[in-house]
Amino acid sequence: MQKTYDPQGMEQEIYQKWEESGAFIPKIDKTKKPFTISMPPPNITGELHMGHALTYTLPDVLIRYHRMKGDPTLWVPGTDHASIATEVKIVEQMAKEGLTKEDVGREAFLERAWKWKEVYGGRITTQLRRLGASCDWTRERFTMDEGCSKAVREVFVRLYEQGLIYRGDRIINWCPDCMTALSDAEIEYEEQPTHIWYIHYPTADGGEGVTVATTRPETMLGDTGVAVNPEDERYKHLMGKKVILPLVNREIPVVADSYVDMEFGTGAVKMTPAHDPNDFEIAMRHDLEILRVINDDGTMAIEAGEKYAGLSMMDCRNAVVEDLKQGNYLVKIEPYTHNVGTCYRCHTIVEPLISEQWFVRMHELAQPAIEAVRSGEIKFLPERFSRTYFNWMENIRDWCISRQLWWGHRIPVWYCDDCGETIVSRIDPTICPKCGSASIHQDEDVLDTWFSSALWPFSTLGWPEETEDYKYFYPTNVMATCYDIIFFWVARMIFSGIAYTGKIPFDTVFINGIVRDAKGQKMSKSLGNGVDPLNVIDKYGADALRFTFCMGVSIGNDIRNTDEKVEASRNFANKIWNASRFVLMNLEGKESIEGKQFDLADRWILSRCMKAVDDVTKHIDNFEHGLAAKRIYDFAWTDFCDWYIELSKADLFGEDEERKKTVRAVLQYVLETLIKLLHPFMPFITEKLYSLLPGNEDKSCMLSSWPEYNSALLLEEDENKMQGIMDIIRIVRNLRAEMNVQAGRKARLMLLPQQIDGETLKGASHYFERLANVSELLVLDSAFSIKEKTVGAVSPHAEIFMPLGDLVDINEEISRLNKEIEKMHSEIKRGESKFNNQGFVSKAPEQLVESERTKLKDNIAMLETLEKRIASLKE
RNA sequence: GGGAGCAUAGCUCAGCUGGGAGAGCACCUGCCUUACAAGCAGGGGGUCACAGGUUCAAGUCCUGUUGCUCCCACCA
Repeated sequence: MQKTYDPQGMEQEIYQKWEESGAFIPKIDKTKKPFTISMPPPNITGELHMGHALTYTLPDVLIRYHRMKGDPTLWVPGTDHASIATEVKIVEQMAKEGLTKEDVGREAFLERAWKWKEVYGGRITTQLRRLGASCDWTRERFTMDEGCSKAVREVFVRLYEQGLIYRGDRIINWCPDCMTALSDAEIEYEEQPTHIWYIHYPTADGGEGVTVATTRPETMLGDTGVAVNPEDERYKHLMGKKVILPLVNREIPVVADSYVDMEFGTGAVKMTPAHDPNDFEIAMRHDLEILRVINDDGTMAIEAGEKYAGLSMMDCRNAVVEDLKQGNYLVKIEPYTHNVGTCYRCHTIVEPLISEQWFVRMHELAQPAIEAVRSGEIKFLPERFSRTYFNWMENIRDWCISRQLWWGHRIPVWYCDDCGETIVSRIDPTICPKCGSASIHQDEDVLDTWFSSALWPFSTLGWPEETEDYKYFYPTNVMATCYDIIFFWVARMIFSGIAYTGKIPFDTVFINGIVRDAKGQKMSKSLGNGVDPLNVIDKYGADALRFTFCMGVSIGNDIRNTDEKVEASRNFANKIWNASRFVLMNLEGKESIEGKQFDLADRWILSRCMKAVDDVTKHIDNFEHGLAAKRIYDFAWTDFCDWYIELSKADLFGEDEERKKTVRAVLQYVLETLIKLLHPFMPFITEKLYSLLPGNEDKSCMLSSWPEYNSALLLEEDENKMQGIMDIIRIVRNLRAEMNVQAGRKARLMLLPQQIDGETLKGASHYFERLANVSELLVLDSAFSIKEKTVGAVSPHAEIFMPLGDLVDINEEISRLNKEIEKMHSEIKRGESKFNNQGFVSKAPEQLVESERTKLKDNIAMLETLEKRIASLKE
């Protein structure tokens, strides 16, 4: 074995072996309850980033844990076609060749897209393998594969038949760059500094008119009214009258609507129903004309007037403002900060406009989805995210699902060119079922990419077919994902699952945070602060990265990534590696702990080990990866390495063959247990080390069984005794350090038994010799028998004396003891204050009161001892 | 405007249902002690943001204040 752990040399090989052996494929056993997770499918647009690495590490821990527990465990992987995101990328790629979508046409474009999918979809799944994700690749799916497409089609037709999908002219968010409609969820608001313009609209009869305020003066060309609050005395005389729209000279009505806030601006709002959602609502109520003045590409339409048609919005704004100034209509301009909606993919400012699109009626679908979470059938972890969910679901608006894109699920709707019939069908029609015409054409649009993602937990298992997988593995158990897609994805999976399968798609939503950089900033392309997880894996190993993500995280919270953290995890891996190396070097074949005579240290570590098993199991059951990882780390490093391995050397390098055998058995047992506990977090190194243990040749840790909690090994009393011995060792080490005893120099130790009996202390002499550099241990009957100069200390377990010869400086020892006395005084004071408190004795739990009483008693006794020692030194 | 989170050692963060403040990194001292210097032993360092309250007992529960972060809404 190498002296230093080298992840590069083994990780990929191990993963390949797992995959080839079919280790990730669950064995369906109808007598057992399966454990299933569907993997959030990464987009085929890009590379694995740190967020992915976190999002996939956490569920892999759960998956590996359940697999070891013996549950038929399935993690379904796959990729997402990511309609708009991928299309943007392909358009960019084509632009480099000087081509546009229109140049190549739909068919050739889709061919390119499928090629893209092959390359980049494959790349990201390779990267997932590097991370160690133990998903079943034989069940890998793609949102646009045949089965998923079938599910999409089924859902669309079903919803249409139920009247829950409709087509209509509504105000939608339009990205002038991507040239498609977007759903509300796809808009990101950004605060931008701008101005607010006050424009005067005169009355037709030459009266004073009204002044409106706007952040978008160019939209005035599409104004079809002015709204004021019905209570507003200032404008009472204008209500129902008409004003003249400047530049256009159109007469537009003044309507009264309570939506208008009298306090804001001038209390009069210009109405541009075609380009503002609120104006649209008001226009509907007052029957205002709807006039679209902006084209799909963001330029001004001919309806804006010949002078402005074809101008970009900004150019038009400048022109309009200039013209208003000229005509004396511009009252004033004030600086203003405004939230503008941008496209979540390209961050172009979106244009609200009227357009004919397909929508899903959300209200009915949302109700059972809300109920499922409210009733606790589906749990959010952490719970607070259910509030976010309710807030969105309860205020949900109809979902615009059509996109003017090519890459995606084409809307399964045909129109008859002859009779105008709309045909929505599960199978492609060839003629119009109404008039028999063969002249029909399919809707040009594709569906929102989230439409297919919403079906992921069941479409990947075969739905709408009643497949074996679907029947056995659905509903799934856990949905592990980042909080940033609760709206996009989680909410939609929940209502979809309930609506189409009649079952909740999963019972637990396990939310993780995002990965930030060392400064706490979000990692992003524009900031250039992203870290490539593959680089980290190359440098430190996948185990180290995974462990860092687990250990450094509490449920739902963001995590800061730093090299130092990963390095610490790598060091831990190395520690495990070397501990194993030590154990392996000292083993002689497989040795079982059955029927062995344990001594105190053995019983201690076995007991500690059982507690670790118990705690780690509970923590994973509670999705507390952070606590579980920390627990393993502490047990492995402190209890096992720093103490037990060191203690074991006393026997391993000794003469007693029986003791050697026993210690070897214990070392092997504890190490194997530890390796198993660690496996879900650090799968590679544990797989390697497990196979090196005697008796495990060719066996897989991944497929081994989760450590069993054996309460017979839990020995509280022995644990405490050993802990006492360890305390004494620590005190001796501390004494030596404070007295500047040379590291290599051995010294004699004398112990006067207190709570630990003399026999036990004597039995531990080899531990004192080895760990406290003691040359000889003398257990005393009384302190009077000491004839030489010693330094000393007290503990509840035993009184400690060390004859250090020349090193003992009486004055120094006295001042040291005085410091101890000071400490003891404050301890006693703390204890006494508890008992001075009437309420404590009467109201605190009896057990606590009792232990405080004992502590106080011990402390008082130790104080006396210390004082006596000083007195005797002064003699 | 509504909602959420965070505030604990120089830094990054743990701290479960209230019962003597923890880890890693950094720092100081001493060690290549036959698993590991990616290591070992010892050590210093915190009025747990602030102010109230509940309680025998508050980092932990409640109320308020301040600061930072995020999400939703989108008053032109």
